[in-house]
Amino acid sequence: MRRDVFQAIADPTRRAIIALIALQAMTPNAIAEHFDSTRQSISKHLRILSECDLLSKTQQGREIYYQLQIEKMKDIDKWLDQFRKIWETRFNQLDNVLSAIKNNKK
Amino acid sequence: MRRDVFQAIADPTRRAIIALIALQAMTPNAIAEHFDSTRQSISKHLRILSECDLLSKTQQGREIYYQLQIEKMKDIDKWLDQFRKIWETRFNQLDNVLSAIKNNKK
DNA sequence: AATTTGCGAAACCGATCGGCTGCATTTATA
DNA sequence: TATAAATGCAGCCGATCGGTTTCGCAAATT
Repeated sequence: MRRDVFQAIADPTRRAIIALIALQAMTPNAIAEHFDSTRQSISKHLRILSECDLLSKTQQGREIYYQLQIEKMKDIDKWLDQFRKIWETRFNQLDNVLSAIKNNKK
Repeated sequence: MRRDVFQAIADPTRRAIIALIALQAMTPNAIAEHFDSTRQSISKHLRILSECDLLSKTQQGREIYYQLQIEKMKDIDKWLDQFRKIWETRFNQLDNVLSAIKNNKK
């Protein structure tokens, strides 16, 4: 299934997983210990995160290390870029509304 | 209902709405013209975006102008900050996995 | 005063979500 | 070789999602 990064980070548990393994790769069991839900539930989240390439796996014997593909996080940053340009130049938000209304009245 | 910014931007239509009205406030009807779905469907999206303070309303007669609260977009930027620090300093992702495994073997 | 316009709320619907339990498989250990 | 450990998958469930149609209401227009 083709997944979307924005849909992946919508869930708070998945965001917590991302933050947890950002610095160090971890196994599903080790990750699950940090949460209240079951290991299988975490496993599902890992699958979703993997499907949109936010995570990659490295098998080591019977253990599987999941690590964050930090490059993929830049996708979100790129999307934010268009708005970053705006909030860096906009000083008075009210101008926005008023000009819109004025243009419409013409 | 208390809404979450990350859940709000998970939907592609809502992201398109955000981009559409980023520069200029618009009415629900005007926004809906840019999409295939019904006006009521767009109205639902506007409600969700409003509930997490991404949008604000300005009534003008019987028309309601929705405008993006660009400040709220910074919430996403703030969340990305923790990862931005990482991708700016990490040159070799492989180091990450290997050190994790090594630490585990101790 | 009657009609049109702009909008939101409610009710419904199939699809998906996020959690669970149970099971199968592979690898390590006793 | 038998057992334990690590993991993923399938199926179930109630809740939520995103869409639609129908309706009601207030403001503008005729």
